[in-house]
Amino acid sequence: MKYDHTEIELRWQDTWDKKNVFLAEVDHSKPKFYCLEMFPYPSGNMHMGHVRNYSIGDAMARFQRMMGKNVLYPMGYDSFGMPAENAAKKERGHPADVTNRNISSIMSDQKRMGYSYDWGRQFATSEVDYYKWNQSMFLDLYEKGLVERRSAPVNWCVDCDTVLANEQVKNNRCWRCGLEVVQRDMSQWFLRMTQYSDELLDSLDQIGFPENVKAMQRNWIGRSKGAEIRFPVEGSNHEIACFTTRPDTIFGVTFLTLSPEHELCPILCSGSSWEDGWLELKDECAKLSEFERINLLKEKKGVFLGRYALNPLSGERIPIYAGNFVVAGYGTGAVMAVPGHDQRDFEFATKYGLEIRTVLEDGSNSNSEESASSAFTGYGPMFGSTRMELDGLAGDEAKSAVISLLESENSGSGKTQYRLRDWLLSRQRFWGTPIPMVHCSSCGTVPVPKEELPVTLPLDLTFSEDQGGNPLASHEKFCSVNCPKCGIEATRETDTMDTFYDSSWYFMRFCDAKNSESPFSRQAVDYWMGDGVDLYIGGIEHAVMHLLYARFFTKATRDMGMNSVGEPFERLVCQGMLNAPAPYCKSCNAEYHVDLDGQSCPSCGDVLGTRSAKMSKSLGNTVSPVEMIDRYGADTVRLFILFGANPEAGMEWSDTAIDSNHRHLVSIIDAFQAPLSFGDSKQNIDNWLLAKGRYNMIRWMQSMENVSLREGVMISHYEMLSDWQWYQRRGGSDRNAALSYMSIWAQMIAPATPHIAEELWMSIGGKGMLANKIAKPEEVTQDDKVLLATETYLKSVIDTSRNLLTLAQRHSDRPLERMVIQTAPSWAQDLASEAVSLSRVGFDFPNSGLDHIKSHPTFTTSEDKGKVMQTWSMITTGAKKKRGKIQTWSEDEKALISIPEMELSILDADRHFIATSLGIKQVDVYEAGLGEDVGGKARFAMPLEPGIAFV
RNA sequence: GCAGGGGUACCCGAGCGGUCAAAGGGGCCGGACUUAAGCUCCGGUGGCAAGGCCUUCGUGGGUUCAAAUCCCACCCCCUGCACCA
Repeated sequence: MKYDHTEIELRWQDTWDKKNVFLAEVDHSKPKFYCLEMFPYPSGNMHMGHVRNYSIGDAMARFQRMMGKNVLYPMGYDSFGMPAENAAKKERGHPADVTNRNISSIMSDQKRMGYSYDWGRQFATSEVDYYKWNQSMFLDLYEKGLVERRSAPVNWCVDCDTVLANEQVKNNRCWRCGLEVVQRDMSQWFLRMTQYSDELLDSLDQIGFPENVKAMQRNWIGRSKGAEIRFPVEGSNHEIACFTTRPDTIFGVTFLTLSPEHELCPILCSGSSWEDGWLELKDECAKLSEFERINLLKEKKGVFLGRYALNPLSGERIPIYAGNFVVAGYGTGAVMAVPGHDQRDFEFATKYGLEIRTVLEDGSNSNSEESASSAFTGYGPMFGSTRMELDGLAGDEAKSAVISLLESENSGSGKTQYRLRDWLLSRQRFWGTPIPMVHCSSCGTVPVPKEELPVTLPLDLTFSEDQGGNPLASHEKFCSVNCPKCGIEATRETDTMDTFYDSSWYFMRFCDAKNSESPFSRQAVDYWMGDGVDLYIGGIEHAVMHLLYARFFTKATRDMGMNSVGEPFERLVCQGMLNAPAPYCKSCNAEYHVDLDGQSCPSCGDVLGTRSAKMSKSLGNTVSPVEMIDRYGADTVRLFILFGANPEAGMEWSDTAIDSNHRHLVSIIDAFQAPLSFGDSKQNIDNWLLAKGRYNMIRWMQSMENVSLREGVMISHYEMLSDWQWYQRRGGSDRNAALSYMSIWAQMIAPATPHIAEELWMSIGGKGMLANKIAKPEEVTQDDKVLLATETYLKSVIDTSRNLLTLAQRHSDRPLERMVIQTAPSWAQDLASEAVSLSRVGFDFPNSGLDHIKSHPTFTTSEDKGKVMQTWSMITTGAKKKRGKIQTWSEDEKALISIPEMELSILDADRHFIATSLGIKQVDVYEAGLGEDVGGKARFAMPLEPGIAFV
């Protein structure tokens, strides 16, 4: 068969499409499987990262379909967002046009890969039919009290001209453009995600996310339990509230530290000689955020504010400081400093000569040198407190005792603090969902009534690069509206929604994509997402943002009665990085663009080497999927991706490997041609072939089920071929057996390389299409096990012999021509077989084995009692460092041993094959003791390990 | 600093108490096929005096009759968070 991959692939894609084989319908008679990939932002062409993501998903979707599941496998586009807006500015067009162009490009690339999506459910989030539901659910959330408009200091990116959510700020920089963010006080829309902090954190334990993703989310939510303690300020009515996780160290407080931005700072020091110092510190901190804050903040700095507070439990008078290391936005922005038991406070106290007091016993016996340079931050019994009843308490017990004491004296309380903030939803950008609100001078902010939805983005706009701000704000027709409440002239809200809102529920829309009455029907979502999306595949970069928002949204809609799903994603697989070589300078530890390949380092002048680095435009080490599809076909690209590495592992692009994968596919095609010329010639090896096929398929199914795709593909595309080659080498040539093997094989290669699988399936006369065929799980019988063990045994005898032959040949001055194989004597075989039976009933060989053999007829009647005893112990308990054979034989080998004379008959039947494999003229096989003991090799003869001699 | 994941033969990578000198792939070497190269097939790929012995799974200790695998300490790499009280 000529392998014209383009012709074959396009033909099958067309057939699948015409027969609608991938359309999904609710069907309660089958178990469902929802396979989902993180839908792409349509930035242009499909890149290799997409190909990897979708090849994994498609293999799983196809596999689960074959396993008889009702599979939902949809695709759509996350098409709102800034890049389209920026591109529109460049070409003086409209983002809608840019977006539509990109969507059709990426969609056609996806179709060319042959992914089995239900295209009937496809949508893009920038379509009115989608985003009107964004608005409708926003109003529902508003109704439910989960939407809030409030003025707060927010992160502003000057370059992107918009506010950012907390999750979108990394290292104080904008996640998109990398520019340092600034704080601004603005009135903004928030979703009250913090209402769900505890559930978002606690239910992480129940879901199948990778550990690192769970860790990142836990870290992000950042729940810490402790207490809020109020310290009265001496000589004033003010109190300073401090959050601490260590109330048990309250008697070690020797000062308080406020963040320089803390509202009490000016109150405490204004007009005093300390005011200038505070102002200076505050200015310095504000300036610092404009450049490398992280590096410069290593040094702790603080100023005394000139006032004292009182320890609420001891009444002790303690100084109040402002310190640059106290974060205004966390807790109360004020810290009770315990230098004896907190490293940061220790450093601060050391620098400013403040008292360092120990109030917990350090049981670890650390030496005095260590304690001079660090605080003891562990737990230990309290001592020296002014409240005797607390002394001696440690850990949680101490914490709760202090908390109840504070509560009873009304100077503090137990408190749980979270790092998670509410989701800042509004963006000052055009290309997003308009927030359906109206600002009225007399009614305030008023929601747009549902029946007036959608609030549509105007299309009669052009964009240009010299334009700043949000063009919506200057679009008069859009802005002018009458107040829905009182009817007077009002203005529309011009902020749009964060695009992460769009992707927070798209997976529910996929369940019911054409619904025109509501975002989705409860029945459809409950059916497809009853226990979550069964498999969700995407990049680790969404570990916090998207995955947290989507979990929140699912819980919020559940509580609004829209579904009964608690967690959206039951199992998450994050595919690894796709790497390719890039020029690399070892001494500078820097990677460079491939243009510098073979040249010297631009900064130090050393000769550049290469190193594997993430495929990226900036390094230029990307590979174009379309080019590869043209050259090798979609099937080869898919095989390369799946065989190259397991989904979670990083993988390396390799030109030689994809080439070799392509040749491998050609070998499989060639293998399928062979049976066509076969006739009827039934032999023993045919049964082996069928048994091996069944055995492989079962292992394959297990691997695929676990999403161990590399392992699965190794079995379906590699082991199946080598087993086929072994069959032919062993002289197999039966048409029926071969076709039966091929029919299993074609099914196994279908999930990874579906086009060629269909073609091969058709070529062997298979009925219907593999795309909707249900694979029948096969059983491996006891007979199969013996057949499998037979060939393994034969292979091992040949391998050992080959090794022995080279050694023997070394000591011989003429070519060795004859091989003599002596199998273990029948009494030894019998003992082995008996030992196998005994081991199955848990016989105690170390203790009772000796008695057993001493009274055994084989031993009592034997001429050579020593030999019998030695054999028995080698079988049962082992000798020297080796364990008894009984413990090392596999189940298959045990099955083989239990059949009398089996070894002899296997070897005897295949004398000719052994001879050819070794290049020997003659092979003689007999039982040790029943023929001449050639070379004295009879003594090596053990069950499954015959004595072998060459002459 | 904290958290998560890693370090296995020339390279990639499986194994996670004994069946392990360690699957599979790539590369390399040899043989067969071929006029030849390529393709394909077969074999080899830690060392040696070879049915065995010795050395090896980041480094050093330990547990065990037995350790790549379990425990402890250390070193290195990746990823994320980071003065979070």
